[in-house]
Parts: sequence; C-alpha cells; structure tokens
Amino acid sequence: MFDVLLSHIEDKVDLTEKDKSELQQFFTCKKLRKKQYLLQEGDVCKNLSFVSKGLLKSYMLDEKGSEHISMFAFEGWWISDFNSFINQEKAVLNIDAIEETELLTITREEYENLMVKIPIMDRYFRILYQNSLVTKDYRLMVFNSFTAEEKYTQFAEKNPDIIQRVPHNLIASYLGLTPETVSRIRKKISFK
Amino acid sequence: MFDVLLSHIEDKVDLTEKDKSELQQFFTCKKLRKKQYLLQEGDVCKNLSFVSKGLLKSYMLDEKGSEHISMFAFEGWWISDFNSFINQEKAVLNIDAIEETELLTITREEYENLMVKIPIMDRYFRILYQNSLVTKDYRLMVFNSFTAEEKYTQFAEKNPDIIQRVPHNLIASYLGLTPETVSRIRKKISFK
DNA sequence: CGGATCGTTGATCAACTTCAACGGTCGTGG
DNA sequence: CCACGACCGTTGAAGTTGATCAACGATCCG
Repeated sequence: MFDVLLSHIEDKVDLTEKDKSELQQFFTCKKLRKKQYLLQEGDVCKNLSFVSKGLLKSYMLDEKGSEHISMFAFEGWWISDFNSFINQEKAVLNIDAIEETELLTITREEYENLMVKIPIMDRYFRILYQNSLVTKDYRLMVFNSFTAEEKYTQFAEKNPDIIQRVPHNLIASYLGLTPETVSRIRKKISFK
Repeated sequence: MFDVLLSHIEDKVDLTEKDKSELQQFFTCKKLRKKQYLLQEGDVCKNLSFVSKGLLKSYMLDEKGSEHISMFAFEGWWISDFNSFINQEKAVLNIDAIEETELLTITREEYENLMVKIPIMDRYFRILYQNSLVTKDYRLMVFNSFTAEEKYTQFAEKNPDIIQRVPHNLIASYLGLTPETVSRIRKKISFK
C-alpha cells in the first residue's frame, strides 16, 4: 500500500532512494470498514490521510441533520478537514468510508517535519495544492453560475467513473441538489 | 512596490539577501487604470500577478452576459485564471481593475524557473496555496449549504472591509445572488 | 424473510430571480 | 462649472427553479 503513495509522489517530483526510505516512517497505516468514521465534527483533525485503497466522503451536517458532501476521496487522493488540520481548530466536517478503505496518515507535526527533512516534499505539496486549487476554482464556478441540469450534466461528463461507483443520492448532495432533482434530471436527459 | 511582495513572502518563509536580490528580476511591473482588463476570456493567461496596490475582480460571463465574480484581489493577493495559467489553456475568466492597480507579474516559464533558482519559493507557494485551499473549501461550503441570508451575513461578518470598499452589486455577484436579493437582505437585517 | 437503502414519481411550496420603475450620487466632458 | 449620463441601491409584482413532503417499488444484505 505504501507504493501507491510513492508512485503518486514520483508522478510529481523526483525522489532519491534515501528520500524514499525516510518517507515511510512519517506515515501510519490505518484501515476503515464501510461507514466507519475517520473524523467527526467537533474533534480536531489530527491527520492528513492518503487513500491507498477504497473511497471516503467528507460532509457537513446542517441543522436538519442532512449531509452536504464537500468531497469524495478515491485511491490516490488526500483527505482531511483541511482547515482543522492546518490550523488545529475544531472540525466542521465529518469524514467516513463509503467503501472499505486503507489509509496512510500523517500528523500535523510530522507533516511539518517531513518538509524540513525532505525539502522536495514542499514542491510535491505545492504542485498537489496547485492542481487542487484549479479543481476547486472550477467547482466554485459551477456552484456560482450553473443551473441544476448544467451541474449534473457537466459532472456526469467529467466523472463517468464516479457516477458508476457512487450512489446517486450522494452525487446529488455533492452537487448541492436533492436526490429527487437529480432523478428528474436523469430522466429528462435520457430522452435525448 | 516590490517591497510589498517581499514582505508578503517573508511573512511565510525566510529569505536570504541573495534570494531577495534575485527575486526581483523574475517580476515585471504593470499598472492598470480603473476598468482596464488584465485578462479576457479566450486568451491564455500568461502571467500570475501579485497586487501591490489597488483592487481587481475576476469573473465569468454567462450566456446572458452577466458577471459571476469568482474572486476579488486586494493588495497582497495573487490573481490569475489559475487553470489557464498553470495548464496554458484558454481562460474562461475575465479579470479587470475595480480601482487603479499596480501589479508585479511573472510568466509561467519564469514561475518554474523561480522555484528552481530559489527553492524556498516552493515552500512559499505551498503555504500560500495551503491557505488558499482552506478559504476555497469554506466558500464551497457556503455555496453548498447556506441560504441567501446566511451567505450575506457570514460574508459581512468576515469581511467588513470588503463591504466598505466594494459596491453591493459586486458582492451580490460574488455570493451568487442578485443585487435585489442582497438589498432586501440588508433591509431585513437592519431591523435587528 | 425483513429491514434498510436507493431511485422514482407526483403534488405542493418557498426561496430567490426576473422584470420594471425610480431616485440619488458621482464624475466627466462640453 | 454645470448638466447629463452612467452607475448604484431600492422597491414592488410576477415568475421559475428546485426543495419539500409523501408514497411506492426494487434491490441488497444480514
């Protein structure tokens, strides 16, 4: 499972053999069953987690108790309540496993140490965050400008794999729509 | 104006005297009048720009020609169509100056060279992007979960300075609301 | 088998938008 | 230096999109 992380890092930066052997000790392996929490709101998010296998979702709960999904995390993705992790404040997000999941986690403190010990990791995370910002910018644009139908169709086009793997009600939540609305949109576009 | 950038960088990382003297040559100074474009959609975003003075907005236009503001950039902020800048694809955003503005800009190529020549800049941008992600995550949560009134009131609380400086119709656009709705919300909350 | 989960459909409802009109202020060019 | 136009904020009335509420069938899993 550690090799998933290594190859993910080596996609972005070059690691020496020394880097590779040092890297591993910063991370702890963790397994989650379906529906198991990685983080609950109110707690401080202690770890940044790399998904080596499985699938999770992060979401906030509104006053009525319904979920608003902020992201899915597949193999090769990182997940946390990022504000809580970086600033060590209370988490507003919950994170749990949609499928059985294997994680490699690093604490806030070790995250800082990692960059000091292996400076190229600054570059790795710089590039990772750079790409992540592009994605978030796009998603913000979708929320700020698109109709329900546009939201769903662009998502379905860009992410056919996710549509397959994740129940529609979760996709609805991710898009800021109700399951009913998504169902009706799917019906409508199936006529074409 | 260059010292604004320097002090912004030194808030996050330590620079040597050598770093500082080398840094300047990567950047070009640029001035914009009110309403002047920095970028128009369809063009490739050549530069990442640091605002040393003034205020800009970036926005997309919908099919009806109305603006959807994706961000404001004040002194000390960076702005670009980030996807266009990073991937050198066509921009979907327009950027123009709300006030008279002074910028320090760097090209895509020089941005890469900068990191190679001054590796601590990887760390700088890693931290910059890290903070930026926290902000974008929060904004996504607002879009995904909040009502119009909640959007406005949380924005007003967190950004009293922006409310002062930017016309309400632009704030409405930033929040994904109409100016009429914002006006009505303001009226409503003024009763309290 | 029985309960939980998921997707679907219909009817009603609420939030926010759209359209239209108006008054105030600012700044710019004649 | 004044007048005019552009821009901004406000208000009212009507319209629309998507949410809510309720019910039902299908499937999956323990």
